[in-house]
Amino acid sequence: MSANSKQQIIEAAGIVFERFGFKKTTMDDIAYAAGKGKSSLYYYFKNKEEVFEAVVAHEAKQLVAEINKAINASHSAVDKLRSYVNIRMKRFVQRGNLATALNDNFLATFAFIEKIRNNYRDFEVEMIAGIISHGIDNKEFKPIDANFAGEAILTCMIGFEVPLLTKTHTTEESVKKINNVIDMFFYGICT
Amino acid sequence: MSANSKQQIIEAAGIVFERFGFKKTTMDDIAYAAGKGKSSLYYYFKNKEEVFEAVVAHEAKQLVAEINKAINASHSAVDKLRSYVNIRMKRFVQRGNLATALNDNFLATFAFIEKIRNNYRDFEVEMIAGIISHGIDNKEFKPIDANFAGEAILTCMIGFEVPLLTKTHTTEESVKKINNVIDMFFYGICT
DNA sequence: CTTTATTCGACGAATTTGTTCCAAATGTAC
DNA sequence: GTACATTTGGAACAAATTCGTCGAATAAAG
Repeated sequence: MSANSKQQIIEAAGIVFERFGFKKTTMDDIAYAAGKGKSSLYYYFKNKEEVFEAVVAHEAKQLVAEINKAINASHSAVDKLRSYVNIRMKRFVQRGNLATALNDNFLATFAFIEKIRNNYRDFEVEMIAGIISHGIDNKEFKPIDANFAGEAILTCMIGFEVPLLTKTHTTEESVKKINNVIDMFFYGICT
Repeated sequence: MSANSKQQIIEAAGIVFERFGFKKTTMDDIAYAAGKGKSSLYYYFKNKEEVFEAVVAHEAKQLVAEINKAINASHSAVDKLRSYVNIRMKRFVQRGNLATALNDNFLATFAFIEKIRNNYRDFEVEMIAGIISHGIDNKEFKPIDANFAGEAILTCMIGFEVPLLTKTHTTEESVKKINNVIDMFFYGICT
């Protein structure tokens, strides 16, 4: 099981999925993009859904790495949280399969997408809650329930995704609006 | 036969074709985008290919209108030719179904695409040749064979499409390079 | 050479898709 | 209202596409 070939397939699949979406992408498309025969894919993956999950996991990993880097670069919890929101929303507007999987109504019926969606949501709440906890230890934030606040902020971000997708706003406008909401959170949270 | 409904279908189909390409677009996709039942499409069009032809014809018409407007706004043949090339290439990089139909290898095998391609090529040669003829009458250009020169310039533009699609250049860079080539034509043509 | 890892062509079964047919709905003129 | 033409979409079906499997071919490793 060459990790090389597997990664090659995942990256090729990522490009094709991003272009055509899950349903319209065929295993042949992926195989052709990866420069392999179709049946070779089944040596590495059980089925199409598993390929998609791997692609999403790979993108999520990249996103997490990017976010962690930005978080570690900021010292205050306020800056960490701001970095988190900015990177997350920026990545969201330029789509990618993770964002698509989390939103596309076309995929909404698939059970395996529900799994991804829920897993990732829990993970995000943990990330945000972690930052908030740090801010509480720091005395930057009041001693609120970090998990509850994390859920609130995430829900708020998700609420912003819909107008982002309808494209009535530009990316910059949206980022500005989101930061305004974040500021409101801060003024309510900061000591 | 409501021209309204037909136009509505053509515009909806244009969006879907542009996103997914000819093959991956289903009649259901088009019908859904147009807010109609699938079989209603067959009241207005014989089959999927005819819908696509109508979309391309519609886009070509728009492109021609845009080009004519720009050509009429310029007085010298030099400016007319420059406008023509600029608009054509700008439209090409932002794609659309006409550009896709003229280039997508995936469609290359279809006979009906060959028809569109050839028809439109002849039309473009005529357009360019017309401008050159005007320039010859104007004494802006030497008394060369307008049709032959038109073919040469078109072929030159088509040669530029490939690097445009590989995206190693930005649009602006490409326009600059193309204008350089046009200048070379002028210096060889102008009296 | 033997064994293990990897690739691919060919195939069957299940699904999707293009297209047709016909009845229902809608509009239009009397 | 009736009579008529226009427009729509549900159901059905054949053809094409697609997923996933199997076994054989090829390459790599020991």
